[in-house]
Amino acid sequence: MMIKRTPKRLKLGRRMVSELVVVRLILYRRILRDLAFSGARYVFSHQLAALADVTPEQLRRDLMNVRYEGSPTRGYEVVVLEECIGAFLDPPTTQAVALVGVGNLGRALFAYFLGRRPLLQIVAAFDIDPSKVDRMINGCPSHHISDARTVIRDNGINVAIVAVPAAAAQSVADTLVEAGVRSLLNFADVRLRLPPDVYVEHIDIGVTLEKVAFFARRPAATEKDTRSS
Amino acid sequence: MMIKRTPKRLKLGRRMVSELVVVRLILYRRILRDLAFSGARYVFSHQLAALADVTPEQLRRDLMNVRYEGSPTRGYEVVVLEECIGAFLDPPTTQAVALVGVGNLGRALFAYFLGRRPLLQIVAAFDIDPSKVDRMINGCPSHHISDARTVIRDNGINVAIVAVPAAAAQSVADTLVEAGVRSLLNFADVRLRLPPDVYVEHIDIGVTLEKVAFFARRPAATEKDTRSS
DNA sequence: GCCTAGCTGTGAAACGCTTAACAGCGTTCT
DNA sequence: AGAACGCTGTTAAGCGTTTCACAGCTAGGC
Repeated sequence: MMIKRTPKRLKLGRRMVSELVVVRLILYRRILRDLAFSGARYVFSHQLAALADVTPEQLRRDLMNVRYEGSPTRGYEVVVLEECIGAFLDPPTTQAVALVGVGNLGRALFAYFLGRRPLLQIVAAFDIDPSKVDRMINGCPSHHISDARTVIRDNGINVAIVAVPAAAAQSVADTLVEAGVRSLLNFADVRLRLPPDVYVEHIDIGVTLEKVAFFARRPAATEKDTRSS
Repeated sequence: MMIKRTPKRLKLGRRMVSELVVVRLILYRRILRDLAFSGARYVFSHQLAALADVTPEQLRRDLMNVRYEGSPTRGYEVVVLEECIGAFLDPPTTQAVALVGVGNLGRALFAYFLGRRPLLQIVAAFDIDPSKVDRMINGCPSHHISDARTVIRDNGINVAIVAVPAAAAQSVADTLVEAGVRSLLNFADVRLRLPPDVYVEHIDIGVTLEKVAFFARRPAATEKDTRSS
């Protein structure tokens, strides 16, 4: 059984955009929002790049995907650039998100999305624990997992977050995909096997912490940081 | 002000190992543990690769970093391979971890580490909320953040998890690094600015969810999956 | 009004990672 | 026993991303 991996790339509009570019554009936009909030009107590529922790060249290259050109003398107009990135990234309409698993992590995610990201809203929560369902959690109704298919179909939800124990993750994911979810974010430490047209992003906290611990033991930084002028 | 980025690579023993390889090795080991638990004695590269969602070639290439060779006819011996990866990844002794921020996310992380990962243990928690400190949380003492420096130094902690609001993250991180933390995992949606010899891993849930939502809208999978004998 | 300075946008080189291709070898079947 | 098969370890090619380098431009100084 051979499986060719997805090229992790997407043709949007008329360009091919790498996944890495999308992530960085999202990050740039968030930083631009903060800048706008703190009153900045213009920003240079090296300033924005420093805040995003990338090189100025990479920032400029990423911005080539967006229809906006900065001024050589003033830099980029903060608000305009933010809007242009938004025009590139944002959906035409608000996107509904489902959350499966109302444990500690699920509640943390709710808290996370309070207020911000109006275009991305958690509109339904699911759990298998009877004591957690048929209630409102942060203004969002929680259902039993067995109602997932109906609720997801009726609300046109196509993005889901999986925050359930590893043992349950695969079957939950299967249910979600069957109900119409096209893209999901998985916190369970299992690699999900799903149809190739479904986009899956894994946040594997266990692996990540092991990685961090591993790199805490590195001999020394083979680093060459120049602090000048 | 120019800043050269870290090469994200590490010389361990006598080899250069990419960050990506480390992550995959960690993942392989976890899968091997599960396999061993379910009674498997041998595994072929294409089986393990399928479980890890990588190509068999990449798996074999990754294993070149580990001192173990499989048999052409039986494949890899599950337990032995697991141990060899462990010998490569694991610290000589248990590594102590600090957790800052005992909110929903912090508690979720505690639950996450209950029982497993004996070599990686959260031995101290910190918060700024007086109602959360000077108690035991899952068998781990929680202190006020102002005691962080002392506790971290006394326990020889060099890995930390930051799970505090974005506004507080930078100052918390500065304190941790000053106390001797060499590597940290940050959940706050701010890019931390730290000395170059400190390893920082960002888990930016907001950005990640936006990315997932973005890729939910892709036109179609330009996928070529072959299902054959 | 011209010249300098500094930033942007972008083609081209460089780098690192992944994928392909193949030699070696142990097992099994004839 | 000899041959054939299938998997491993490894070298070489391919590909994508990052970095370098520079042309173009706009404001400001002389």
